[in-house]
Amino acid sequence: MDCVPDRDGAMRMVAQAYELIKSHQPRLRFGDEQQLLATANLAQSLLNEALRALHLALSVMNPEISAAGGAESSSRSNMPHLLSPCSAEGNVGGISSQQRKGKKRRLNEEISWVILTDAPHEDRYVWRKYGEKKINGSHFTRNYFRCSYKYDRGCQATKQIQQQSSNDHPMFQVTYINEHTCNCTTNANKYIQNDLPELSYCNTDGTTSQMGDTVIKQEQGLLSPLPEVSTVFLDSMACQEPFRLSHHYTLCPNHAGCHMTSIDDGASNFACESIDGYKDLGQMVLPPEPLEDNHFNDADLDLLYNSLFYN
DNA sequence: CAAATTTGACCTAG
DNA sequence: CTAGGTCAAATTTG
Repeated sequence: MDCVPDRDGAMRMVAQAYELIKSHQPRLRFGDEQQLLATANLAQSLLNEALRALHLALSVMNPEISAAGGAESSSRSNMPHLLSPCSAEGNVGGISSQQRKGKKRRLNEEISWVILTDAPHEDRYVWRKYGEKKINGSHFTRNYFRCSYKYDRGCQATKQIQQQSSNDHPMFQVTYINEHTCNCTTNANKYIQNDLPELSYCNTDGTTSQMGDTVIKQEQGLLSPLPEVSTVFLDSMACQEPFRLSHHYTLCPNHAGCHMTSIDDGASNFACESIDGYKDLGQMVLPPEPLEDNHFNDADLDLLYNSLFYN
């Protein structure tokens, strides 16, 4: 099933990538080692956004690019997509039925997205483990987490972590289901690379833990697959509303430009092939609020932007 | 002792 | 019937 982008969607995507890069470019600084890593991550994220936006724009301008799929885009739909931070209707399905014990697995319509990461515990929310399951076809168990504020604040966000490999650098598939409605994010989402030393987790008791903690008792973290800058690859069946998260997406922050060959399939068929030579750079860097100044020499981007919007 | 985790049972879509 | 998502009692941890 091909995902043919519409013009409005492409325009908005380009605009969003444009604004994103424009606003965060000043943060691309190369100071100490920590700053360098953070900057590399941010740069990678921004580059991904730009590439995806441009690809989409090109697809609209020349539908053959999209239709053919092309060698470089593989046989699968790797049409990129932005996750929206504003899909508030995360709670699909009533809570009443969910109160029942052993509620059946989520519905297809539920909001979910998947990331492949080597740091599955690192996002900006506080999680409580509620289950573990041996999954058919996988050597590893799947762990189930819910938001720690599920009962306090009725937050329906959950996530599943499944290890994908057992080598020296194990990767984990993390599936996020439903968006947080608890407003329980830590300071981390305000984090910029300059603040690295101050990164901390926000524990349930209000205390904080430094980033260096090796043993993570809870699923606490600082770096999220933030929709605004995440490397998100759209599932081929989910191309409807460009800036809306309403189906299964694939988010792959640690593999710039990788192709997902399967989505949310219970991990057994999940694959990610890097096409750009990037190695895992660890976690993504969340951009803070936009800065006012802009150091971009962005004539080319302006040109593209204007041509898309004002022609 | 409260909070978090573990784990077997329960539930239900396919 | 099976697989997988969730519950909740038991256990562990801090």
